Amino acid sequence: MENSNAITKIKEAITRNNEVLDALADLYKVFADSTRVKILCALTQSEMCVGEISEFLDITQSAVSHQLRTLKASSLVKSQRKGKNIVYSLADEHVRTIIDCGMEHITE
Amino acid sequence: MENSNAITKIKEAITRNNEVLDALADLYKVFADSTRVKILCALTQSEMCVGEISEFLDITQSAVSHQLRTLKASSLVKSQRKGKNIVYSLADEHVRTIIDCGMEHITE
DNA sequence: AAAATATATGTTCATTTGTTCATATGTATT
DNA sequence: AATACATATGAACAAATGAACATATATTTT
Repeated sequence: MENSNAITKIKEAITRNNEVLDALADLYKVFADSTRVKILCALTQSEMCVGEISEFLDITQSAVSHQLRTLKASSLVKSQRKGKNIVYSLADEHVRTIIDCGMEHITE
Repeated sequence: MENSNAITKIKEAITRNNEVLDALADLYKVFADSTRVKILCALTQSEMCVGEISEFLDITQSAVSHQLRTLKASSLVKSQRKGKNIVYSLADEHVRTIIDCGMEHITE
């Protein structure tokens, strides 16, 4: 188990990119909850307001609002008022890509 | 906020794929910890034994072992004894893909 | 302006999670 | 076979997390 030269270089690379790897874990944390995944997955199909999400996931409006806050803080969704409602939609295409990416690992 | 037909169909799709979406969240849970991400990232460069990982991440051998257990349970890594050591490596290429996928969202 | 509707926020609580310590297991070396 | 070395496991504990409840805020409708 002597620390070979190759391993030392990898260690240095990991240390150098420490913050990026922390950020990566933080990003995945957002996807690491089935409620949030379902919200995101729904939003890949259509924009949606809070009440609609709350209804079809069958959880409190409060719970949905809290999760949307998390999603927004991670720049995964954006919101826009339309009349009485606030409509949420995906912030960009990365969400779709990340979901598809994970799906491939599941369905094999 | 009347429940339009389109929304109803999305609701049905989410409900139908409920288990898959739960599994997807579970997969991301594994990536949702910086220790595990760093282990996985290191393993994309080279196979490695427990002691080496423990040393360069500067955490207990026990902690590493526990995390490797989690990673193995999720079929993300595999292990193989080589002499005194047990060497861990990536189970397949999906890990690399998933990491790259998340990286793209971070670095933009 | 008052009432109704939609969403956000603060707090509390139960559960989950990651780490450490102590110890067990398994393999290699002498 | 005894000892040393490498890894795994169990238990305990602190920190993080997600949901619900109560309530605040904001916009629309009457």
